[in-house]
Amino acid sequence: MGTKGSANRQRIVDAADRLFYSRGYNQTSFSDISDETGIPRGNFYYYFKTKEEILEAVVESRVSIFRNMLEQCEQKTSEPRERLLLFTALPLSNEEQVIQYGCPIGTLSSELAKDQEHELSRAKLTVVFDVLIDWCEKQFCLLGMESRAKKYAMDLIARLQGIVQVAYIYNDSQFLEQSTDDVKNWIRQITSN
Amino acid sequence: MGTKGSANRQRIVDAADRLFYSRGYNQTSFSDISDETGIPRGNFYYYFKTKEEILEAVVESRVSIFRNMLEQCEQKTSEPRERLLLFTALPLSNEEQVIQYGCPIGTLSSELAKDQEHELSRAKLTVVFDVLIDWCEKQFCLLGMESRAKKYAMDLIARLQGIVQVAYIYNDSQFLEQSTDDVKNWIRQITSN
DNA sequence: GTCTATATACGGATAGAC
DNA sequence: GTCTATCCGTATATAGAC
Repeated sequence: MGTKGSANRQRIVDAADRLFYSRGYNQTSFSDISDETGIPRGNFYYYFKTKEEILEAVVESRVSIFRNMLEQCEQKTSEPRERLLLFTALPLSNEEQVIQYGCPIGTLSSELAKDQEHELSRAKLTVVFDVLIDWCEKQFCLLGMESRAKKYAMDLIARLQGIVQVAYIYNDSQFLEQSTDDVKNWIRQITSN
Repeated sequence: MGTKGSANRQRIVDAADRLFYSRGYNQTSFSDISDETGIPRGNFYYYFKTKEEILEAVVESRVSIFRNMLEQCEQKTSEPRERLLLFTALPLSNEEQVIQYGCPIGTLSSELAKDQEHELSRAKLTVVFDVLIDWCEKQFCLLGMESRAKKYAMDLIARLQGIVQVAYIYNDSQFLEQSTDDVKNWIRQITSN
């Protein structure tokens, strides 16, 4: 019914999403997606003209997934500070995957930024980061920290990216948990004035 | 003379190093390396049995590059605190490249960790991080902070990774510079006791 | 040691039957 | 809408002349 109806189309996007995450975009072939879904290779071209179109659909999917996560943070509490603490803990809610495959946005962005051909897709990818940063910025603004809100939002994203990256490379969930707590304390500190 | 003599071999490694950095490992073909060096494709197999062997040589090369950088930090000052501040500023010394291609260790590690086939190479990659973390840990120990040295060293690496990652994705050199200063202040703070 | 020609496999993409 | 067969380019890797 939706604008992008068709159950098969969705199955392709879901499988591609998982595979792009676990193997990377360039290392995922149509055969891989075919194997996962049972849908034959040639059939993909009925739904998507190119591989890059599948990528775009996957990115859209991830955007809405993160939008949902942010909405849930908002619904759990109206306190901006508490929301930021919930946000900080998000990597922990998918800990095993994060340890194994890294950040679903960060690793893909990093991979795509290397291709000059996919600059369009790259622009789309930063949109996911934009959504996160804008949301964090908004919370800081609600706390009356307008002047530093943007910088703090970017700092928060950067700190989480770094933590996830190190935890991923070393397969170190202990570091992920400990450092997440550190970031929470940092948030409590800068919002305590 | 060296264990890995041959000027041609070195030219291949150097070209591969640059290409793996700017395009990524999987997106770099033998033809690309051939175009850059003028050495015909088939000739590579005289020096390396597989593409993965080239990768190993590139990783070795990067390890020694970073070892040199650390040595220079040590030679410039004997004060561990100053050394850590110099270390923190390292991304700025290759700012344009970092903005364009990200961290030479981080992006490659992230890419290779997605392939399960290259787990050997992956292990080698963490060695580069080990070198950096061990060196930072040593400096913190020299400052009498043995109990927290390892954690602080990992925190420092994670913070730099995050900053570089965000600066890379957004092509934001201003953020890189500003945040590097923030990290320096953080170091001054934790070492001021 | 250096280079050309080629083997072999797999990638994305197309054509067209059903 | 679904599926098979296939084109075409490019990838790594090999064989073998020079």
